[in-house]
Amino acid sequence: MISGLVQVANWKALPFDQITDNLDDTVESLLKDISNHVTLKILTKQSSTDSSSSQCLSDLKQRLLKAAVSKQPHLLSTVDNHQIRDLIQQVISGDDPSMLNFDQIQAINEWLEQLDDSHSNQKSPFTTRFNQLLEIPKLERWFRSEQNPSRQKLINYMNVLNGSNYRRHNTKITYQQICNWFSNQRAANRQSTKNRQASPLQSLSMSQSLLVPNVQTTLPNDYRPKFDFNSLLENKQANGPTNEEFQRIDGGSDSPTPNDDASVHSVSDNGSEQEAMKQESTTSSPELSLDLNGSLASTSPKPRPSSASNGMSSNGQLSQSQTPSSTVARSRLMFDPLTELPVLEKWFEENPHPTWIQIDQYTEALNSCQYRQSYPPISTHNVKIWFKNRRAKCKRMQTGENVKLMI
DNA sequence: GCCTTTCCATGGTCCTGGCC
DNA sequence: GGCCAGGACCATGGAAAGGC
Repeated sequence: MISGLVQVANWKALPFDQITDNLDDTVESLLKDISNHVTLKILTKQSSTDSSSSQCLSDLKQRLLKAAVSKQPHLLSTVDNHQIRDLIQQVISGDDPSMLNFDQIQAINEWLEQLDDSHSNQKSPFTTRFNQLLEIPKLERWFRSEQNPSRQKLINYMNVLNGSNYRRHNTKITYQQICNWFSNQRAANRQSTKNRQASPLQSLSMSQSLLVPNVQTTLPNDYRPKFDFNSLLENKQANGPTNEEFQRIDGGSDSPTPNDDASVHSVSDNGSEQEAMKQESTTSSPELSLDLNGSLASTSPKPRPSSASNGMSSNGQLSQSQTPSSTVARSRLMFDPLTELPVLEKWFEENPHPTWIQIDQYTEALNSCQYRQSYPPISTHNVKIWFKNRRAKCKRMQTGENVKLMI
């Protein structure tokens, strides 16, 4: 039950029934021209039922507090002030203090904030893990289908995983985590490629082990299946791809489509993965699959599409559906930190804005180094970009210095 | 040139298995 | 059970590359 009081400026507040006989009147209709000066006070009165439920809630809170402190008695020891500690103990025991002054309330609040801070400062031991039985197989399947999926695909995958029953009751996967997983999976792939190059015998045995038909066994909860896609691919190359794969490859383009967005919101528990896989089937391209194999073979940069070739629309701009960068893994050249970077740094010191002729000379000089003989050659574009990024870094550092000086 | 995106090496944490 | 090495997994920071 609610009763209202109407107060005009600092005048005495009056209940509605003392102002008007018609309780259906609104405040505005009663006080039309002085409505700007009106303060409406609403007091709530608890009914008997509210009162008993409130009592229950209060008891419950008290018991929870008591349980918390009995489980972690050291919490109370963090209270410096003895009087405040006594007060808190009184509250816990149900023996509520009749009156608390402002300082006491403030002291208790400060203690609670302190507890809250120390709790939030603790590094959470919880780290999100993908479910080994429900999620990892899906991720691996997606990864096998495409190592460098587009952003839209990753979002779709995230939604598929988050739409599952398992994720409904657990922490949701973020886009960053999906990115990380694919990124780390690629790293693991590279690593295993290196290892196999280092020990061919071992790789042979691993490949052979993959030929062994899967045996259904009972898996422990913490089972972590390992999967060597390189070996699998080699195996497939030797045996020829399966029909299923070619069916997928025969699909359309890899670019994000309006359907991408639609499927993001339409995933359901049962059909979610199928939706995603269906989408894959319409978005993988033959170029991608070839690139997948190629990228496993080496870390060398893949030829960048020239403006005169693929993906150019008639007006000279890359259309969204043909943008190679959205689907093909971006190649990345690494300068040797021991031999090349020092030289580049030296050149940068001499002239941060080299001319095209200088860039040509630098490129040639770097490519003639012994280190480069066993790695993909550097292009003038690489050198140009390096100087560009280096200038940006220099500027960032200078700005940082200035900020420090100002502080 | 600036801002953003993408890639990758690396580090931290957790888990497992072997050894004592 | 305790310790330790190694692997698996995830997050992060720096740098290369893209877009405007």
